[in-house]
Amino acid sequence: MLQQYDFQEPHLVAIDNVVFGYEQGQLKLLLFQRTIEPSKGDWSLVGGWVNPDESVEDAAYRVLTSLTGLSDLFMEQVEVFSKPDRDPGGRVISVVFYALINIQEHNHQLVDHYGAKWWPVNDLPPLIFDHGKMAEVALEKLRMKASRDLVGRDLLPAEFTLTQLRNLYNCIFMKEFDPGNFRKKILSLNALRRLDKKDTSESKKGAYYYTFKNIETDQFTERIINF
Amino acid sequence: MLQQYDFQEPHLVAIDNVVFGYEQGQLKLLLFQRTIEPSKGDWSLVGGWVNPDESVEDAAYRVLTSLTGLSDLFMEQVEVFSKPDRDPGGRVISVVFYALINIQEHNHQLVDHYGAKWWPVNDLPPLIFDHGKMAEVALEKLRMKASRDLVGRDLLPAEFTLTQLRNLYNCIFMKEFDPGNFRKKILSLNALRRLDKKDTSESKKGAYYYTFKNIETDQFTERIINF
DNA sequence: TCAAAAGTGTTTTTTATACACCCATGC
DNA sequence: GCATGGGTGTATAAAAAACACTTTTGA
Repeated sequence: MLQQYDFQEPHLVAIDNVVFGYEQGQLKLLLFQRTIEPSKGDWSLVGGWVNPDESVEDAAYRVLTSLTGLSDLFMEQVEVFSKPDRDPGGRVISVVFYALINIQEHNHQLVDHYGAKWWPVNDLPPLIFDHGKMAEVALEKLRMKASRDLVGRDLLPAEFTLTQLRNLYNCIFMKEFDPGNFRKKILSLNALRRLDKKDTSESKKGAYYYTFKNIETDQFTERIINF
Repeated sequence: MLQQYDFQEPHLVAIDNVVFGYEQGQLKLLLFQRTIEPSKGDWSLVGGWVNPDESVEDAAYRVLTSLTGLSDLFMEQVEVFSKPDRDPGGRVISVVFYALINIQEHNHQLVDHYGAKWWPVNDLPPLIFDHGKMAEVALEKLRMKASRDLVGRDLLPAEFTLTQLRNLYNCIFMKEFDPGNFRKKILSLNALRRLDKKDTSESKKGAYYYTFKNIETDQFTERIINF
């Protein structure tokens, strides 16, 4: 079926990144404000073009590392958005990715320089084109991921408390997990190491800090969260 | 970020369909044999180009309906494959879909005319390019789907037995489900209607035929199969 | 009559959920 | 001393898994 390469109409192909971060107990998205019409003032995801010599993964990674100054980002493909009229500026096929990044560790100057801003996922501004839908589908995908693997390594500081991790999961699934049951479930996965330090900023008693074990134990075959 | 549309290098964009069918108790894939070098004799998925005025979904649907003579196909996006060197014939970005079709109902003459053939998923011939990986990922996606919704409406005949449905699930998950437990689980979903007819071809006693209820009860919020 | 699939029921195990209760400590 | 989040334990409910057993009938 795939013949006559030369006579085919080529397409503009872009990537859009749904960039998740976690800050002040909130799950957030990194957005850019549009400075030109149409949709001036509306916000957009972190996008870019796909070059001829790179895969869409490469493109998504390139765009995001150059923006945040981070390497070793966790990214995953979400879906292709390709309605012919989705972008008023022309026919552009966009491959959407989501990324999990540590807000504390990324390059704030760089992000500020581009006029980007972090927005709480449950209080997003109007987004251009189909970017709202993209963010929605990406969050669904993140839920899938978090229900099978323990996410947090890329979102939380290296040392975190179980309450912080639970709050992250609360945000992702938009529900309150029972503190005792969550603790039992997570610790039973044997993927965290308890440190001999305590965080006393959130409670009088203080909560133990944990880290992810170095081994790739965040890949589980069984489900960890039902939803 | 998405500026200067005019100066961007466009890409050839194709779709590839991983077409699942179910026949003689086996989960099968519809494949084409390549008649030209390179990789002559190897088999490929059902692919096609994306036209300027259509979405990738439209393209995938168009290619598959024109091949099988069927409409109302169930299709779902799998993933984009875009390594620059994935296709020796040139730089082609391919969006993969999987489809579930009823082998009995499709147009055999049409499929035969194109030299297509159904292959058991666990005994596939060598596939061209990255099509083997595509099939693999598509099966994973189908498992995801089948673990949340009751698949079978598009794969089985309109009237089927619970043993047939169980065997389909056995094929998809490549494990043996317990007959009693599977029956209980499926019937508890309340998505099937038992007919007053029996299929006596597979057993002496005969098994009741079932149909899917007309209402869209094959969308469940909870999980039906754990894996 | 007996092998084999269909169908039902029961037991056991596992997992999830709800929630009681003690701990530590800054205020 | 008490309110607050941290942490542990327990009782209950629900779900999954294992499996016993009965039915039916063609060969």
